[in-house]
Amino acid sequence: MARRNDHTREELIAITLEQVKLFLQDHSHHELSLRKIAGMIGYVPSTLVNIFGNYNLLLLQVVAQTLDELSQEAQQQVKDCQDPIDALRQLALCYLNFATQHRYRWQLIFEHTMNGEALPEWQSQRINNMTSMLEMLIRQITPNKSDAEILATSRVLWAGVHGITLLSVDDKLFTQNSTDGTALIENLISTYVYSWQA
Amino acid sequence: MARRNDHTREELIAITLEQVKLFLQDHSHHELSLRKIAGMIGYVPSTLVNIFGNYNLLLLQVVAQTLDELSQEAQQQVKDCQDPIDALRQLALCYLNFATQHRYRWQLIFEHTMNGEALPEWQSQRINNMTSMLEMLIRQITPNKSDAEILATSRVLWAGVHGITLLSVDDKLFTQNSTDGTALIENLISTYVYSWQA
DNA sequence: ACCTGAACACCGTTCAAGT
DNA sequence: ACCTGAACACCGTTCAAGT
Repeated sequence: MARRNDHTREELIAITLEQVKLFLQDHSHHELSLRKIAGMIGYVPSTLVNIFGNYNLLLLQVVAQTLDELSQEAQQQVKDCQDPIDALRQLALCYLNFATQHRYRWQLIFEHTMNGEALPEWQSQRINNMTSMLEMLIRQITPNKSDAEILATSRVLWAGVHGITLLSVDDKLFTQNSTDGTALIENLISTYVYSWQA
Repeated sequence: MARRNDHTREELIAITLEQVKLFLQDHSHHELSLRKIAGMIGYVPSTLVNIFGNYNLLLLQVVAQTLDELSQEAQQQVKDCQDPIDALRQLALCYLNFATQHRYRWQLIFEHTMNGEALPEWQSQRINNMTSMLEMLIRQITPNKSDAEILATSRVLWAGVHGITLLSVDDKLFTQNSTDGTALIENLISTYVYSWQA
């Protein structure tokens, strides 16, 4: 077959990511493959390898886009709040809602592994941006705490919210009674806020 | 090749699970395959399919064994404690330690999916046994709380411990500074215990 | 009846051959 | 120089053919 010049390299990247995003609205990434993606956009697998390096890096781009979306929504939520405690609550709920709405894309973030390769710098940066938002809020709420205390607390809260979201999205360890994630997050945040105010 | 009668069906199951367990001491389940397992034990892939049904169910057996081990260690820890608050702390730390020590087997528990097939009854049972331990302890500590409150709290605590363990085992979202999981768990439990005592 | 070799329909990656 | 068809080394599952 002759070379295809229907799309530029940049267009191909956009088309591919858009198509994967669409697919992940209804299907798990476990059902996806490089060959299927290639078929979906009317190209050949080696073209995608040419553009993205390998399948892993293609998926990493999808993860990056997802993190950007989540980050943007989170910043929006926090900006609209006067009270930092409100902001904390909204941030946590935003996380849960995003995961609920984009279930398979959210799962991909955590199930995607680099298979031994190092995580690129631009990805680490993206992650640090998200965690620092949380630290900033906690610092505002409890200005007397040390940096170490704030770091520890922010991680516990994040781990808690993440854990609750995990349960909520694919209630793996709770077969009986479906859990209301929102109530659990309220429980977690309230308990911490209470301990700060005492 | 002629039929092999070197091992009975039961022996084959034991040999297989033992071999996988050994492999997962040093390698992720992503590096594993049905064909590799077959090779490791000197049999052919279709033999394993014959015995376990399919690859998914083989892995589920490994998960089941892992849950049993964890459950046993947890019960041991709780039994040795007089104070239910101590027991709660020990239970959480036991979970973290188990995951740290059996990293890849623990990851398999949560990354293993049934791919649409229903989770067998014997597996759900195993899971309910674990969560009820936690609920029992919380009921002992806060006897005045309603069943619904106890259920909610136990799930938040479990989600928190699970989330912290996740971070600790493959610090996915925290690239800078490695976290001390033990300290984070102390933080979580202490905060909740404090809120109960007030 | 029980077990398995060979075939099947996939997979990601490579690279020589074409334009 | 750029792109890709075909080949490669895998994968889990099936089932006819052997014992």
